[in-house]
Amino acid sequence: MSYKQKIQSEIKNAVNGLAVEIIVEKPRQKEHGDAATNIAMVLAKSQKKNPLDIANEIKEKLKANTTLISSIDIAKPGFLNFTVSDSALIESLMDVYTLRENYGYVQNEVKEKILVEYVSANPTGDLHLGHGRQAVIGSCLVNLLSKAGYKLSSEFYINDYGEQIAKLSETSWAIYEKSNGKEVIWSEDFYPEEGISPYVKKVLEKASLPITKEELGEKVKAFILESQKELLSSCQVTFDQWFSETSLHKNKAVEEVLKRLKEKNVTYEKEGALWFKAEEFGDVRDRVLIRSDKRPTYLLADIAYHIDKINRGFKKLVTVWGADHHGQEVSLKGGLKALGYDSEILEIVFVQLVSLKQHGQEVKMSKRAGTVITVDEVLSEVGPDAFRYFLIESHSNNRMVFDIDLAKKQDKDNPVYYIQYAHARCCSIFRQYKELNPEEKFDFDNPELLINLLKVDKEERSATKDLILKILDFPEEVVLAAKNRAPNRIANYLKELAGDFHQFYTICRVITKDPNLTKSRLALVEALEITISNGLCILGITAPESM
RNA sequence: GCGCCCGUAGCUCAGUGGAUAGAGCAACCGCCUUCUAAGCGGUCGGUCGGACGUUCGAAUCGUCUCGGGCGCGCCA
Repeated sequence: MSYKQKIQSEIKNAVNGLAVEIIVEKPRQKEHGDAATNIAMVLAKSQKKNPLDIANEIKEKLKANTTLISSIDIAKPGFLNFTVSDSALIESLMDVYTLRENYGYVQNEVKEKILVEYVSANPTGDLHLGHGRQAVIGSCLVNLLSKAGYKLSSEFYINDYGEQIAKLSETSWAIYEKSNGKEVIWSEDFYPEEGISPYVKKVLEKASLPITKEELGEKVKAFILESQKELLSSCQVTFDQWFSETSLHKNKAVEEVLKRLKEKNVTYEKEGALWFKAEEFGDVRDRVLIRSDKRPTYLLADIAYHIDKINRGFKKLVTVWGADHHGQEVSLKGGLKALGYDSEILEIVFVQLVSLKQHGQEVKMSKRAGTVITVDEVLSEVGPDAFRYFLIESHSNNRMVFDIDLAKKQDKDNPVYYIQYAHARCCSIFRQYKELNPEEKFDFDNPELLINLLKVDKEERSATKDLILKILDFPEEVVLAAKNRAPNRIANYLKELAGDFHQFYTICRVITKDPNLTKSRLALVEALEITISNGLCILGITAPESM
């Protein structure tokens, strides 16, 4: 139990369960102590009392507990500000050593099964940076939610059916014909030649000739899919399942859903097509399910796909989509509702688009203007760690500008190094200590020893305490980030944590002539190393031992 | 026109309804004979787009408004 939770339960006792919710938070200002609560102001109204009086009453009841709280102050409108005792602080820190590689993660709490679906790009070309952002955010969400106690599964929905694939096949064939010296009429509907051509070439190198249009299309599709898989896994983006859209058509799942929708009377025919009464479910217009040429739409297959997910026993479906797809949300949920499913179990995380900054100029990504930046291009220049960090750093709801020149820099301007460097510094200190004391065993994590951390001069004590408090924030940070589906919070937290450490490092020498102080500081460094490494693990970024 | 997202320092962005809004970059000034200077300290920089409202308290919640991005296909 954290010191905040302990204080919270003390307050609960003090107010005899009067309040609905007791909020204990770390104040922004240091002068306001280590923990604060607004409970007196919350209670003031219902109790018809002055908040300062209520605060005083609570203070009187709590001040006896000196093992937990060393002082209580009451401030302006009615805040109660607590200073936690050194021993309680050290006691909280012991969690880090007992939990180690599980520190910060939710323990022994089995929550529901969640399926996270993300990227789900068409196998019709290179992944662009927008996909890259979705890939990184999705994979971090998977890590984060699983560390927050959920049972996780991840999935890539392969859009290997329909119009885009037909286009791919036509484009590939045209490229092939052209390479054989035939005159080809290049349709405007084709994919850009330079995007597909390299794939076609590679396929043809291995393929046995002659080849039919269908065979070529299939092979190019499979090859592109394989390339995407490899590329994604090279930056720690992996999936438990690769789910083929085509399979839903083959196993009649799409047909079955259509039948059920018809039975529910939410469809009608118009202009030779079959429509879904999406407007009845809040959509801006009705949507086509079966085109006039009898081919099913993406929407129909997507409804079938989500029903398949539900049938597999998932209680929560998190889907990561590019923001340009937000218009599809209502119709998909409408389809599920129409068939009696609880559409609330589907939660879509929209990732805003990425624009680019190059040579100080912002450029919109556009296929036509030739300013599409691929995952491959950036990843090969900056490496997986910086790639992931850049794309996870800002909230998915925010449009982000990817500064290519900065990402390519690979020097100290690159923020990921700030965090990694903190970890490397920890490791370096341990290397030094081991060299000096080859026989020493590292079992410094006992409270009697650790209390030495805080028995130092004012400046050192302040830097040390800041670092301890920040380390202790980690578990709450994980829970909050998971709850808000905001893995970027972890990146932010780690930046602050690294900052507190760099400051500590500058002020406090770890290896000193005082053996007890040295050992206690080594233990703190170890706690930090564990915390950074567990945080980076959520982000899928390596924690280097030296840099 | 309607819907979704965003608007915070010159730039890129943090910021679970709390107290004096924070980083990084850029600019300027300092700090390496001791654990990695990929670091630390300092200066400069803000009517949190605007208005009104809810609240003891609003960058955060609500309404309106202005600005930007995206969407409103028998494409996905």
